[in-house]
Amino acid sequence: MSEVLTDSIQDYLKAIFDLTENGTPASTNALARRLGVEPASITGMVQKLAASRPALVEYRKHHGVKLTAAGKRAALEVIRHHRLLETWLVASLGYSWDQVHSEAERLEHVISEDFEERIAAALGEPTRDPHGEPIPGPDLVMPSDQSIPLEAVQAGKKATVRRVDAQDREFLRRLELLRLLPGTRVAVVEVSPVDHVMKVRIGARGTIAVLGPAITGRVFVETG
Amino acid sequence: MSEVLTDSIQDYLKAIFDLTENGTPASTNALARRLGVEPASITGMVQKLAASRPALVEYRKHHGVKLTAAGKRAALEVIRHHRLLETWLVASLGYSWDQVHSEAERLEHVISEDFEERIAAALGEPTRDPHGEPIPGPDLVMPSDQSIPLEAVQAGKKATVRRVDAQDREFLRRLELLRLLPGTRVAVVEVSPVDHVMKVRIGARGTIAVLGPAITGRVFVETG
DNA sequence: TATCCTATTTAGGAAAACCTAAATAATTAT
DNA sequence: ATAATTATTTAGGTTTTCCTAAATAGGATA
Repeated sequence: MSEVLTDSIQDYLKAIFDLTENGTPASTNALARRLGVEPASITGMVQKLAASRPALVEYRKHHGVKLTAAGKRAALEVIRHHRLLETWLVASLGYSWDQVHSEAERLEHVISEDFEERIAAALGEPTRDPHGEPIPGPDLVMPSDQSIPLEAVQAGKKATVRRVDAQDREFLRRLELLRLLPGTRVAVVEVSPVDHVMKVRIGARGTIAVLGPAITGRVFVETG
Repeated sequence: MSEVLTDSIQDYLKAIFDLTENGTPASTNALARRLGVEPASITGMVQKLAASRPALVEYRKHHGVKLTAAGKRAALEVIRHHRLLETWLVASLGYSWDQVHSEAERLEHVISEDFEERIAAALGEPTRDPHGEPIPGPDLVMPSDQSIPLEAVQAGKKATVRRVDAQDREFLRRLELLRLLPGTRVAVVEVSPVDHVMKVRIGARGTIAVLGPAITGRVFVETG
């Protein structure tokens, strides 16, 4: 029962959670890129996490890593902190959605369970953060999300933006200018078969924008 | 220009600030007690802080340590964070005054200047925290505080509670029960010359309480 | 002043989380 | 299938902040 989840360990678990959502194990390199450290550091940490009791990850040399049940629980706890904090920074302190990520990134490791409960209650137990990402409940169950990348929507179909990739501020500011926000209705007017650039109507009868894969791959929608 | 103020360094600076408020340098032992580490660890850290450029402390072997101007500035910045956070946890999240210390203790190291400004503005640039401690302004100037320990007040005199020592929760809960809170009027009815126990009227025409030095030494008042 | 006790410092180490360089394994191309 | 390339691991360091045990300095006492 080591039970010491350092900030760094929490970051690793969160990153592994994200990279394994598609079901496949996360590679050393992908983790290194995500966490901004050298691959050698990943190997070391991952070996430690696999050796800890209870083990937080399952690891096979050269074959990547995935979370155990205990690791997943710990990851969801951090993700809950992060997304609640983002929601609350926007709702209570007037942050814009492109400013909250880095602040939440630091706060998530230090807030108490008491703090978590207080902001969750103050916000009315929200299930989505400002980027539309689902927030795990107090029971750590992740709300279901059926959204697919906008790029996977066929020409002629309509959809609603559900969530967007929140990693970088520049990207979020562009979405804001485009009015491509969670909740917005979109209609795919045309898809270029060559470079997969999309012509999309944004809003009920809003403007038409031409969007490349850098955007359509990171905006997730529900069709219908 | 090292300019890396780790959490630990910030804690040291804050502790040194507190222990040198009376003008005398802080001893290795006093710091060790305050920070909950061994005296040997203090020596090591203090040597490092004195050697850093710019030096954060002034240090003479066996004669204690005090802050340089740069060290004081850094300490005040952390104290501002801490006290703003305490004020804001009470005002916005419904914490009681005995719950805020440990939460603020962790948050103070990770909030951004932006966060600091936002809560200060939301609170209307407060100058006192929930324990009555002065909050350094945005310019890092500490509001003046003329308060003296209640134990120094003569029999027959009246005073107003200005601030209380906020270190331990048990103590704060007792003060709450006694209604001995910042802003409360008190009148010293009688002082036992032997053990210095005081008979004090708490509130305009409130109850009389008998208080030992464990309390009267940690409650600060302004007479008149 | 010589001794004793306490405060402080020195010396040597440990744990965490990173790094670089070199070695090895896996995958891809020829 | 072999060679070339890429991914991953191992080995050996570094930094930060703490520790314990042993040495020394300062101040108090007799």
